[in-house]
Amino acid sequence: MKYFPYTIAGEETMTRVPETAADLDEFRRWVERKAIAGEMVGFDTETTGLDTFSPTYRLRTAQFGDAREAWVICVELGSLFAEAARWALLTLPRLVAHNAPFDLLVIDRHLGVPLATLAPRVTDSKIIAHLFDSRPRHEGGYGLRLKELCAKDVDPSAPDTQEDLTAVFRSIGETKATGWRKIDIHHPIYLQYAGLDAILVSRWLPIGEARLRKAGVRQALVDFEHRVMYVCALMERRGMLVDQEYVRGLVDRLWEEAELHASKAKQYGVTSVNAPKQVADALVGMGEKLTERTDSGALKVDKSVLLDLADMDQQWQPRGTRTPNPLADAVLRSKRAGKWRTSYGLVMRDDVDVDGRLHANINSLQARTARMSISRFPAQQLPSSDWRVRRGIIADVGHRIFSVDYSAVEMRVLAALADERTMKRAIAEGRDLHDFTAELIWGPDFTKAHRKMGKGVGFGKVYGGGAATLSRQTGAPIDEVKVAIAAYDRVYPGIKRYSREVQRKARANGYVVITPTGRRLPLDRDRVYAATNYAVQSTARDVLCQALLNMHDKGLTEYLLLPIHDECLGSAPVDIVEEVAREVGETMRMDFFGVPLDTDPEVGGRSWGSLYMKDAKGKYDDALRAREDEWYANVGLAA
DNA sequence: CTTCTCACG
DNA sequence: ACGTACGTGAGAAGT
Repeated sequence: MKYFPYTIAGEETMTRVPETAADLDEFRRWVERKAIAGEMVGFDTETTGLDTFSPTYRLRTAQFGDAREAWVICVELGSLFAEAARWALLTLPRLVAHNAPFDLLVIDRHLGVPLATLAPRVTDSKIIAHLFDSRPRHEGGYGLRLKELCAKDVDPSAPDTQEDLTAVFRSIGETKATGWRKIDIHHPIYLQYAGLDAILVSRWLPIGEARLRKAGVRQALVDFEHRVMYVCALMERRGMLVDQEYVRGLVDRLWEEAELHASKAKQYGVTSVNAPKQVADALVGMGEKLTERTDSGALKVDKSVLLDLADMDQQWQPRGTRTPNPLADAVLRSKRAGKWRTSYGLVMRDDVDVDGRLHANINSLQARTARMSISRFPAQQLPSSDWRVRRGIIADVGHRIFSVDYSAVEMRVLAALADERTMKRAIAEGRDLHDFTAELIWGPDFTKAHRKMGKGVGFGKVYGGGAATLSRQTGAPIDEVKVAIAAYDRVYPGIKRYSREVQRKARANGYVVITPTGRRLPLDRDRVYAATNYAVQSTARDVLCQALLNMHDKGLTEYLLLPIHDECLGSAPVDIVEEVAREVGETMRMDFFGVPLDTDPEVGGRSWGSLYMKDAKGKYDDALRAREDEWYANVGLAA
């Protein structure tokens, strides 16, 4: 046995690292005592990295700890150790881990303890922290990293184990990227810190939980988040199938496209299209007048500016209002192709498991508003105006893709929260809300421009924007916008009343918005206007999460691939996909404070891209689908 | 590490 | 007194 003493908050702690069978027996006796006492035990793993599903990935150690003592089980050393860790995970009744989905998925895949077995016994301390204060440290919150939480609540001098280990990696000639894989399993600092994390997480949890109770957050919300986390972990474990042949071709084509336009840009002296200063200087040199500036005062040459210079609208359609600037055009196209290649194409090509599946990290409770995020493949941010990137993700063999989204969920949630009678009536009657609004304000002879304005004002309400921003966004004169906002407030008085009220309550609560689910959303003092948006965005997120749990209860999780804010993407066998999509749509649909939240199921072909192959009018392009999607191509052959 | 840019809902 | 567009993840360049 190796021993590593360490003082935390003035108390001696001990990390033990078993080396022999007899040492492991001692560990098992400790586990049995914890099991009998029903005590919460801290849990953590050390692995070769973050790419849990890659072929060369390994679980190195599994750590267990209480406030005084930790055990580091070096799983890597052989089956005797792995079996001890496995047994402990099956035996301990209550565990706490920080960012539990990571460890749960590692254990599921590399130690053979299934998610379904372990997840119900695990508390995620990150969920506890987020439910009290969702802000990262740099936004004025407590922070959500274990180190930050412990520095505040346990021991300010507790080591930053991740950061300190990075220094150790450098000292042995490795980097942050390679160190976790290469460091010797017997390295004393590695073992010491592995144990400390288990001790720290078990020390922090009761403090975090006490604070949460004191703030009045219900246990039901804590349980809700843990179930959501579990369902998302199931989706992450399943992953999405990538069409590897297609993606390889896509990456090559995007590279050629990026290079072609980069070489055009070079003719105007721009050697790097991603260097804004070069682009700005060259454009000025060509006689263009650049007026917009960035926050730091530099000339702005973003997409919007360049599209103007290239004589295109925001949808890249020719406008015919000026002579297109060829450099602006080349920079736009090169940057877009380059970004799509690196951010999406290369990940789909290179980050798949042996079965060709991509497992994006689903962070079920992430944003300040509790919205989810998806990382290490930003699956929520793939281009939607062009099908080519999404075409890379395909349904399983013998499956078709489906997607179900909520119709105008944020406006409906706002109508419900605000109890806006007129708006609720329009929604209940199934009216197109923006038509209805335009008619209310401008009468039955309203124009398309009126509808657009009404829709814009609605967005302004959801986002907390004002007349100036809306005028800038829509291009409408500010006086017209002001008139429209005043009219909107007149016909929907409930919205303005609710906005004032939610801001007043937030101030009274110490700049915290409390949502109907009892969630606390910290508000910046100088941005109180964001309160309405926070309440709406967060409540809409909770609606989707409740739907996920309802779907799980109905056995639909096996068909789900991704949650995307107001939408669920899935894959189901061709013979039942229509039925599954309908069932998902029915399950997601719900009544929210008297407002129907309707859903719109859509079934595509083999690829996600098939749901985006539309013509200029927004109708599905059958010829394109038959050319580019395997399922529609086969349907065409059959016909 | 910060800034700028750009993809989404 | 006034008005404030919301929330993410990611890459490249520059410091």
